[in-house]
Amino acid sequence: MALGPGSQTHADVLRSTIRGAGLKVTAPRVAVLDVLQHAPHSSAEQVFAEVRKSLSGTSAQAVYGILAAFTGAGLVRRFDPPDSPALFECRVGDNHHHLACIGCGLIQDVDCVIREAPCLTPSDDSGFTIFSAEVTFNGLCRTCQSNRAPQTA
Amino acid sequence: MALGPGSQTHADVLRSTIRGAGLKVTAPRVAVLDVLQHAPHSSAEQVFAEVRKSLSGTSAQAVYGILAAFTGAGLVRRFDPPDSPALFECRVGDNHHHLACIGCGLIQDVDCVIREAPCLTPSDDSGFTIFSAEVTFNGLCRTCQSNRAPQTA
DNA sequence: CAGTTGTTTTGACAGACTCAAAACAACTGC
DNA sequence: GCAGTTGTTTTGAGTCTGTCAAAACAACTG
Repeated sequence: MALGPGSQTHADVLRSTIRGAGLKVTAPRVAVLDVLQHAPHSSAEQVFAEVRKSLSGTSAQAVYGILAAFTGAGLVRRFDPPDSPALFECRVGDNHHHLACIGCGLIQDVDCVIREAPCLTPSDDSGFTIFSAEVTFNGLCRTCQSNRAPQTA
Repeated sequence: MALGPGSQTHADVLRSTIRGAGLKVTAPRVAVLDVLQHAPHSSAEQVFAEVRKSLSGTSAQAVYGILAAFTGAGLVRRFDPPDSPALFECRVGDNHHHLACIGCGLIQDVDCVIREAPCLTPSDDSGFTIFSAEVTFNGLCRTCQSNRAPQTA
């Protein structure tokens, strides 16, 4: 890839994404965003471990702070599956949902059939102003199904 | 209320509910189920505090164990809102969803318009066998809206 | 009423996350 | 470029939620 003077590296894109959200651009922030793009559904600790591979001086608290800042700025989405620490991903604003495997904890994205706002309009909002909806399907993934199927005793 | 020999007290109903789920009936279990019926969306600690009012000898670990047993038996439903410990409720199997207030943490039940399985059928289940769906709407409750509205600066 | 089985207590412990203050780095204007 | 301001990161301690294991105990069976 010949990168001419006008072209942007991947890191440049990350930087402008961060700045575009009104946040200062720092090395750990770029690293966190990069990790999240390559490994969605990561826990804070997983992000931390990945970031340390390139930026060994980064602290765990920095990662928590960055994830909180990104979540607040709408750059990443956080969700709390049962029996798991909070997970983070940067697919945001496209209204997709999650399949969670009860057996192995695998998380998979699913697009909603109704593209816009699925059950985003509850029958009775009780005066709430809804900002976002989190839809999580609990089930068993293909692998866990075959592992458990034999136990039909 | 004249309770004749054939009638059931509330405690009797609780006991047969527990036994019906294949679990042994014990005082702390009855108490936990009772608390959950009167105060849905309770955290483990809230349940523990309530239970101790009537059964002062009960331990926190017992409550955790009971909640886990009830959840496994399908008697109660557990869900994990962001920025909050896990909550428990005994409305189960009626496919209702939750409104969560970002401001004050208030949780409110909502019935789904589509009565059976709302987004319970994702567009692509990726080979998963779906057991249940958790739908959480994040927003601001009426009270928090009026508290924040003035800050239009 | 005794035996078996499962529950609860007790106490230690681990994981996820937060708080506060000092050291530090990014963006502003000069 | 360079200093100043503002916000970020580090460091270190600490909190909260929830887990594990073994012994004491209570509920259901016959």
